[in-house]
Amino acid sequence: MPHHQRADARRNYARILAVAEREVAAHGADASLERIARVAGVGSATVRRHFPGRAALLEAVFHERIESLCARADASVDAVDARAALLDWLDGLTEYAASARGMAEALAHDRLVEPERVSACAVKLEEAVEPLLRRAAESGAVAPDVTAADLLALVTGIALATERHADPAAEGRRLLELTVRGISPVS
Amino acid sequence: MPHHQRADARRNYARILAVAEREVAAHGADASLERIARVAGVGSATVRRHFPGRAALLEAVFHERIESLCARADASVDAVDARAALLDWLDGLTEYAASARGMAEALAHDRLVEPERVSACAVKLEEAVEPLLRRAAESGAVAPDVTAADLLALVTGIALATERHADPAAEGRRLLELTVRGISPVS
DNA sequence: TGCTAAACGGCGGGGGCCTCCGTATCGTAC
DNA sequence: GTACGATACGGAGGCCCCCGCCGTTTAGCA
Repeated sequence: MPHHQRADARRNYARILAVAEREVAAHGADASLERIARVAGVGSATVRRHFPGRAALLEAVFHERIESLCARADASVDAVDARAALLDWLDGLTEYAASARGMAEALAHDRLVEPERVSACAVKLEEAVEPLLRRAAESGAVAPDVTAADLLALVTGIALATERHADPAAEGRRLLELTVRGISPVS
Repeated sequence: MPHHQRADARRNYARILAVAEREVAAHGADASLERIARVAGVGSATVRRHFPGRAALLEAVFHERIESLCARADASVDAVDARAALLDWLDGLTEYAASARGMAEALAHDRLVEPERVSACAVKLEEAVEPLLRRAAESGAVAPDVTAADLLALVTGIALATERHADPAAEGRRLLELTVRGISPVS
């Protein structure tokens, strides 16, 4: 009794994921699952079988990039300049979120509707920044009451607000910089 | 030849708008136009006749509140403390955006896809903050390169990122405060 | 009261999401 | 090589939504 995944299933999974990446890049987070199925040459039920719910699909689509961002965070956790490390990472996240249509929605969605899922992108990212944030806070560069969730929320918000902008990356960078230094930082 | 709006049209307009307010409050910016029509007891074509496109409906729904916010801005343009006036207004906007489901999406939408429309909510709000911002900048409380569009974008982003949060208003306030004082304000 | 233009709303097309279920295919055991 | 069981597939149908068309009703003026 084979309890392994069948070969054709794996093939279809890969095909669907590949198509989904293109499709999400082109049409954002609300790309048509139906269309993805058609382009991939499978029935719509098969898409749903492999990815139960749009969130699951998006999660898979962004998975590699998310991992890469987490790895970057891990790598710079011992940097000499804790503040620079944190800001660099936030910059990277913002840039990626701006370049990858749909990711911001995906993050916002699972941050807010299912914050318990361990595999959720947002949770992973939060856990990844957390050490950077803590070190920055210890060095006094960041106020102690700022949480990782706050940072994720702010970046997500910036990405959402700039998503359909002419040049999302530039605008995102600009707004992030503004957020970092503060609109009106005098106490 | 009567080129005035007919009485029944005006009645229907009002009915639809009233229903739309409830419906948007309950289901957010992507409330079903079809459903609104059904509840209002009119054909779906009538809804679309009065409000061509979802954006138009949302605009109408939020119109009064937007006006009220603009009025508040006008009223405090001569306040002694320019910084406090600006921040107060931003606070008010954030609070309202958090309390009114759908408004953030609406703002983000017409800020980004049709920034030319004069009647668009976002444009009005931008024009309303502009004087407050200028005065705050002159007083040195805000860096001179900050634009009204930046502020709108940030608040919109915060609202979007907190919209489905458990307590959007509290979270929004928190994030706004963080944005005002800066994540890491050291130069 | 009659007439015209304005407004209405039902209807059908197109599309998306979801579920069910009969069928094809894979992998294995013989 | 074949036969069998589990696994995966995909088409069909239901439901909802958005949109545009167009025949019909109705308000408002003469």
